[in-house]
Amino acid sequence: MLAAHVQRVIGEWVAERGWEAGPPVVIERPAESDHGDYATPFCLQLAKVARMAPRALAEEARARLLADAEVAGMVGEIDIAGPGFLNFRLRPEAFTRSVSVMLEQADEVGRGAREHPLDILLEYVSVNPNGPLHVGHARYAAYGNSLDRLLSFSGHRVTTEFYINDYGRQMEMFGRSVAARYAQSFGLDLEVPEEGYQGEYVKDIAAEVREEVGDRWVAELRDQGLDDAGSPAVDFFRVRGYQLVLEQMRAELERFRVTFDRWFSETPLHTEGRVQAAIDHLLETGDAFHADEAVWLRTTPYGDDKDRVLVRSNERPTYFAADLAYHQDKLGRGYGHLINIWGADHHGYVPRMKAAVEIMSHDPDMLELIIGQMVNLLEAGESRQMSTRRGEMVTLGELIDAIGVDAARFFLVMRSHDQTLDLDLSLARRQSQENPVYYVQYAHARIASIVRNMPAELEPAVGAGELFDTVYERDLIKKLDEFADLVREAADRRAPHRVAGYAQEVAAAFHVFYKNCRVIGSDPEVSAARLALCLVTKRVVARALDLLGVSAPESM
RNA sequence: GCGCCCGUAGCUCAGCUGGAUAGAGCGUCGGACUACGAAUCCGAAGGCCACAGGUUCGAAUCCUGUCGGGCGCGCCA
Repeated sequence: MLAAHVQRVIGEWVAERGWEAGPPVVIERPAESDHGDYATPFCLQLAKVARMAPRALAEEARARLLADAEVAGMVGEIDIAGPGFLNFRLRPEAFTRSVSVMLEQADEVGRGAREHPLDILLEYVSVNPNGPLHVGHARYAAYGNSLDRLLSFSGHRVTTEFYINDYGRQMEMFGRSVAARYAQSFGLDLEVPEEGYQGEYVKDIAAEVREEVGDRWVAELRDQGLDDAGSPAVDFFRVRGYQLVLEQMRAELERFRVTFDRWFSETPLHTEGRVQAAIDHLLETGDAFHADEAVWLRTTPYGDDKDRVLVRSNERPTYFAADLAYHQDKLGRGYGHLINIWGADHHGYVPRMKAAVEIMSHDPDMLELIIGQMVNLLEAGESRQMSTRRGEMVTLGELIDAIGVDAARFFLVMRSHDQTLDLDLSLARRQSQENPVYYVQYAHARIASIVRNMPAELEPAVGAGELFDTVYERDLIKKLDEFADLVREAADRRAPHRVAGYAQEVAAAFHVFYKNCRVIGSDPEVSAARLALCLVTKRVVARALDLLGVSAPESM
């Protein structure tokens, strides 16, 4: 709140003096309490463009700021320190006013309002439906879902989508694998293909299909075998198999509190001729061309290393061609911005996809690709590789069973998505009691308990004047005041892990406050004010946890 | 070889797009419950921010190089 006014005054001042607009005015909270409640190094930065000594600038800035009614209403004094920092000390009334405002905002504290909200399509997880989701996918699910919540709460409009890669060679392999396990359950001597899916879960799927259809496909599989990928039998097991996998994925993601507005299947893009149509169009515009009996997309003018094949010389379209048609579909739906979250193993694919969308949209910034780093699965400190094909993995379900949804989500999202993450399941299980999520949830439960114990006649209210006179109350209020800025910044930087860090800071500030300040049984006016502070804290904690998909319990 | 991500306390990681004496959790050591929940709080120890240059009033942060790790570099998905 203060920051906005300071920025306005500084902005007017800079414009009036005719200086080139310098860097943005950052208001920070100094670590050292001697440096005031808030501080800005702005005058040091302005010194370059203004060609003046920082301290002289600071003198002028201080005079301007104190002359402004809004700023002077909140700030008692402004010190000039060190090489030219401005240090602000708030008036005592600023704290009561702040709590009063937040109390009135109720559950909307921190919600952003954008001048230019974007219609964003957020695509994430998007895997081949040929096996269970593992902890690597879980990370992208947790990250993507938190980003969804965060972008929405910060003022954008977000639609989420899961692209189902249910077409192509991997899925044929999967179909043959399920068919083989089915045949084996009837004593037939058919092997899962070498390149196929060896995991135990395939047997479970085959058994489920057997429940449904009995021996209907046994004769055909005995006569035809598995070699013909397009045979009705293999096709049946591919489709029925992936439907079952997909149902399980959906259920598991829902349990993980991750839902999508739309599940978009790849197959119709091929069967309805839309991949072909997209390619034809690009050939017409000259963005695609024939060479070496293949069709290529000219991506090099857009920063790619080489042009990319859309149709192979055997006339089958590539995965890239389908992705192109899919993104054309997205563009046709009128979103202002597209975000895809991909795993680090796909980052080599980024330049061509960016190029493709730029070709179709004529906007290089239309598509934003977020690359999430991998989860490093450890066992007793040793690295272990995961493989869907070999069936070697720790699944999302196992992770949830081991440590619970709250701990799992918090753990997966509290670190930057840009950082590889070590996960030792046995360690995680042992340490789940130490998961910082409980620290945050405990703060929420503690407040709930205070509210329960509060005498019925006491209402949360903040009167005027100096009600919050301890450093514990003031530190907590300042922390709560940061929430709106934090939401915006975390959203803009696609960084939900900041919310996790912030939630811990609020919880810490509350626990210290709680230790040092009585809520119940103080002077009635103080009690009412502290109760109000507690309520605001509770709402902010609950909201921060909600942005991470974590529950905020009333007791624990 | 080339590209992307990364290297910060014993361990796991933050560090707000360049600011004041680099932070948190866990672990270790030592304290605090006869009033609102001790899943908490207070204190201590622990650092050449991989290394070397550069940019400037100022660098963990930006640039270059070196070393080390992960992931990519298909007419696979």
